[in-house]
Amino acid sequence: MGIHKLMSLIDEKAPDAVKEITLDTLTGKKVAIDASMCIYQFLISTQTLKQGFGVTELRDKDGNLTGHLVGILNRTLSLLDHGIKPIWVFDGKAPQLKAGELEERKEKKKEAKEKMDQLMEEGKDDEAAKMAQRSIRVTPEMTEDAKKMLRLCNIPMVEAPSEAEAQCAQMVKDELAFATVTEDMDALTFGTTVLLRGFGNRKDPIRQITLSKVLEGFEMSMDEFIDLCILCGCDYTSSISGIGPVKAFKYITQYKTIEEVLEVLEKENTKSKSATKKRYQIPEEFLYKESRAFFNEPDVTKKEDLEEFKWGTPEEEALTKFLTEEKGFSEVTVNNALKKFKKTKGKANQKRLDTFFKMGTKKSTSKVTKTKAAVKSKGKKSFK
DNA sequence: CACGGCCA
DNA sequence: TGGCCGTGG
Repeated sequence: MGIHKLMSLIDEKAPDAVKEITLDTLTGKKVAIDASMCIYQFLISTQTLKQGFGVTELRDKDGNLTGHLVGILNRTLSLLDHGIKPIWVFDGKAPQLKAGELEERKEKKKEAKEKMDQLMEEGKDDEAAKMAQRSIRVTPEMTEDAKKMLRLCNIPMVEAPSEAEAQCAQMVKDELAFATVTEDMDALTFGTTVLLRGFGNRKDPIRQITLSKVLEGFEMSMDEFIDLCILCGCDYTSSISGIGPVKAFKYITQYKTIEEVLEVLEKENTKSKSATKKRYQIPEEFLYKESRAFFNEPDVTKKEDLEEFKWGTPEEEALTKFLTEEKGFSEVTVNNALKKFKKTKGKANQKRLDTFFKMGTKKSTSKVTKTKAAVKSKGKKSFK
């Protein structure tokens, strides 16, 4: 999932690219959130282990999972409370390149489910719980419920043509958002200038990773970085056995491209042929060129084809109806959420105004806003 | 995921 | 006061 062990490589080779921050430092900023990733995490974190009864989840009366709705609602409110404007980005059609990876995941989930059932029968509850986490599948219905809730909240939402992380990265490049919020490191490979991770654990600080500083620390160009990521192991092709993040880093540093690295590896293989078996197994279909092309030019919607983002107030009646009547939320919970929405209304703008005055003269700042707004939004103000 | 309750 | 646990949905 994502890029195998890229984070440990960054920690080691480019520690300056990582900054520990709090939510307050993001006040006034917009962030693009990888919704698919969050949904999965929320579903896991709302599972509970009941001794003797196995794993229970949050469900509505029809048995549909609802933990992701709880999570998305709470996270949205927490961000708004800090004056941060969320844009939820959903996966579209999976790219053809990912078919193999998805098939593999499906198989693993099936295995996990079978193991879980077996462990349950044996009464090994906590081991079963681990398997239950692995067997979670996000269905189209769950995604639709999440989208519906966000629409009723009047919180911006983007349906990506393909990969959500790629769409997030594009939005950050287009300056529609400050950063991509995800645990999936390939957002960096797609070129997000800033990645935020660690929103899950309340205890640990959020980590802000800056792409330019990663490249600086790695002493690599973006092209080299993409090749490094593919060698480390990405979702779009199988990788070379015998090559992990450490060797990938060494070889790309030395030889710059996968083509060159492959030549070297083949030489090394023939050298060691007589001694033992082949050291490096290059997959039959090593789709590094296709993967590289996809990282460079994924299917995304660019700024000019996106609707302007607006952070409005919830459709109170319809939202209440949906969450209480269909999704089993208590009225108290929904009312509290609505209250929080009201409390946080205008918070981002208010705090932005504070920094606006702190920053200096009106003249200089309005110049900046003007140039930004003038890019494509025909007279309409992009800020509100 | 957040919240309330319980206990050191 | 702050960490852990059960519940909610």
